[in-house]
Amino acid sequence: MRDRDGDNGAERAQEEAEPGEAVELGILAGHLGFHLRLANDRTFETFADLLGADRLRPGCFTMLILIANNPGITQTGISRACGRDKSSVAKALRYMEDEGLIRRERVEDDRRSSASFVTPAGAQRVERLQEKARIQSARISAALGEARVQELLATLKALIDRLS
Amino acid sequence: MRDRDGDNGAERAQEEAEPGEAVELGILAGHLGFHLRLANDRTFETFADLLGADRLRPGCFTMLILIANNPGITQTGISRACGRDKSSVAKALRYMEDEGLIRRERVEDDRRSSASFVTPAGAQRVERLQEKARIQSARISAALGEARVQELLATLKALIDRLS
DNA sequence: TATTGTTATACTCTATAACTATA
DNA sequence: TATAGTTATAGAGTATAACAATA
Repeated sequence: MRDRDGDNGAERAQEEAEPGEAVELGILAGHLGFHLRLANDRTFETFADLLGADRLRPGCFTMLILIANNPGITQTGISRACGRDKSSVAKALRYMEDEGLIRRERVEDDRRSSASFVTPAGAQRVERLQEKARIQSARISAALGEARVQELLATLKALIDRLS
Repeated sequence: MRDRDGDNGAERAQEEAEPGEAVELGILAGHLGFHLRLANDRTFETFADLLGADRLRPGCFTMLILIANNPGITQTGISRACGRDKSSVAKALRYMEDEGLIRRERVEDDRRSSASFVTPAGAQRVERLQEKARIQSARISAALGEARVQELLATLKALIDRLS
């Protein structure tokens, strides 16, 4: 069923694939990208629900945590770490600046660069986000078991590193 | 330029995080969502490069394979299987119909529903897509090892099933 | 009343390209 | 010339809501 099955589920489904019936995934069953997207969607949704009012626009969560952990990080540094274009970073940072979560300063040594820092309000938000992230982690561990979660993380990191 | 200096980290970053330095990920290092997104981005990009001229709009790849494997599947069925709203499905199907990859027929038993089928041109495209998907799988297996890929797939499926 | 599919619309995230100011 | 950041713009991808046809 792995290959060239353009018509192997055919006769059965030729009439009609009814709701509730098992759908034949074909090559998708072994296609990593398909499952990565579904898993990504699912974890994103459940985390967004958990965050509730603390929710930030998606890219912002990552960027805010990065700034909290790397005070003075430049926008180019953020761009590299989160895999988004500098223009996307600029837009997200301006939003967080307007929200009072971060502040930016020109770097003295190189006045082209700007350094980002969390404000006290931003630090409080980071605290709450991290607490919610711990809850999310606990849920995932409950679903998969801690060992499997660690294995999953390690495998994803290897994939990110090695896939060119 | 792209190497890391090795030491630095938090105390170093307290002043300023310079480009090229290792970035402190903090809680992101163990945050599954962060790594899922990066892995998803990476596999998507490499697969898109591989597809080249055969590339379809992202949602369409999944939907076309589903239709090939489930001839006559309804739009609601596709919607459920790929986790997208029926309006998104309708838009994607119209696009693929315009491209000559699929055709749609009203279902006789329930004239509200429409059944989708791949055209001969669609079937050819599916063949090429599946061939490229096999190449992508081989690359991923080369990067991680076949056993680890299977383990990863199984874990992602478990996560999708169990995370509420 | 409920469901299937369509359409109009809007929103979010993102990148490209052109720009400035520094280096 | 090259780099950091900004801005305007465009484009994917998606969902919401109102709708028509059908059940």
